[in-house]
Amino acid sequence: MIQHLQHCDQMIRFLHKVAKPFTSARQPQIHLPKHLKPERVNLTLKSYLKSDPIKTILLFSDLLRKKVSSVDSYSLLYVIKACAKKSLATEGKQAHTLVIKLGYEPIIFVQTSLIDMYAATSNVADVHKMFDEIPNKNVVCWTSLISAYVKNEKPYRALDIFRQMQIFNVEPDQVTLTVALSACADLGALDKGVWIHDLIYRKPEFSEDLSLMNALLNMYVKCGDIRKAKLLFDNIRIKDVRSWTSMIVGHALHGQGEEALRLFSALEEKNKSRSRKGHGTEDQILVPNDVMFIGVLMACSHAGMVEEGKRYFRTMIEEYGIKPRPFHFGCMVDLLCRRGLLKEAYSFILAMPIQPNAVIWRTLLGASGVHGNEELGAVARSKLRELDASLVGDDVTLSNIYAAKGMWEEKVMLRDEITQRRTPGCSSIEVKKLFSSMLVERSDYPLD
DNA sequence: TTAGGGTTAG
Repeated sequence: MIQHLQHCDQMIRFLHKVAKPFTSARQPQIHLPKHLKPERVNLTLKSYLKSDPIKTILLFSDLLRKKVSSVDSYSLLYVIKACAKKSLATEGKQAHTLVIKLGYEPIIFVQTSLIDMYAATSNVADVHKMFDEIPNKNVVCWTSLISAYVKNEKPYRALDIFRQMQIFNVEPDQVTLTVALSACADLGALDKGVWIHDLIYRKPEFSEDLSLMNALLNMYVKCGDIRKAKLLFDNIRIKDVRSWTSMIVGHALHGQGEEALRLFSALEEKNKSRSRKGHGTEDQILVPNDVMFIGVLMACSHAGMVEEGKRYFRTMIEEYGIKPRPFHFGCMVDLLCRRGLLKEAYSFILAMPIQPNAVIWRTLLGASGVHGNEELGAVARSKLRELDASLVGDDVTLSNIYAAKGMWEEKVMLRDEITQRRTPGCSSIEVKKLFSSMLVERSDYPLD
């Protein structure tokens, strides 16, 4: 029934053209040095950590097998960091066991790295165990713990730890505030974010920290204060790609798509003039990256600019050599769906060089509801069931599409099916504790 | 030589 959708649109042809190099990438062979001078061991482990963390781990186990005596706490530290970078839970645990065996446990650098490793492998229980075992916790230990909760999508807990840290009279530094602002952004906790902004304001040297300024900018964007965000953005003297990205995303999220694209063009213009003039340290070319293009595509999507979106998608690949990720494909599907171009969106999904994920199918399902296309709605829902049969929410969406179209027989059949499959639900209410305007339904929010 | 940081479709 949907053969007629397989029309050869220009965009689809483009996707077919670019798909090949993305799907045929081959893994390079890993070569390790056969002999290493003892004084080169840690230097080599450290350099691999930057270029290919897996090689750090492989070289380390090779050294252990050969019983190389120059392996020490520094070597293990690099291995722990490599495990964190690649989210390797088993290897991380093995490294921790070696730390205990070799007696490196009291070293605070090793302890904080272990916190970070457990955070990166989503093992929050062991994060806290590690933290509790440190006798003299400094600001880095506290920040690692806060960061662990932010990384594991528990921003409320992160802010709670941030508060506890101050009760224990540990002074937060720039890194702590950066992480705490990230938690505020995730929660939409503007009042707490403004409070942190005040702390930054009182320490002029903090305003020189670009990571911190970017975190502050992102907090204002996510908490909906776009005016403050723009004011801050204009006041950041030397911006980087992340500053520009946050601001572009900010405009896009607040229905100011054209402003977002104007900002992107301004960056491209600045880059052109910088390359003409030559550039010093303060005037570097800021090459747009994959995340910035997500902001640009979001802006097109929110402003309904389909042709511009397609053009930017091509520019990203052809001019900037960026390989599109699921996020980019998702933005393109969203762009087409919002304008009601459902058939084109479906053809686009089928032509994608990667497997469409649940978000992409759900975008099509949602748009099918908005634009009353029960046929594509049913296709999207069946794809979603293939991905996760336990969820009934998508069936409810489709049943509502049937109801809106007056297709009562189909609706009743689907509802009966849902009743047989569904598991009991539960709901919760929140009693405000920390924020006066917090509208959250979060797993880390205390229910006691 | 050693620890903790910011941008990402619905």
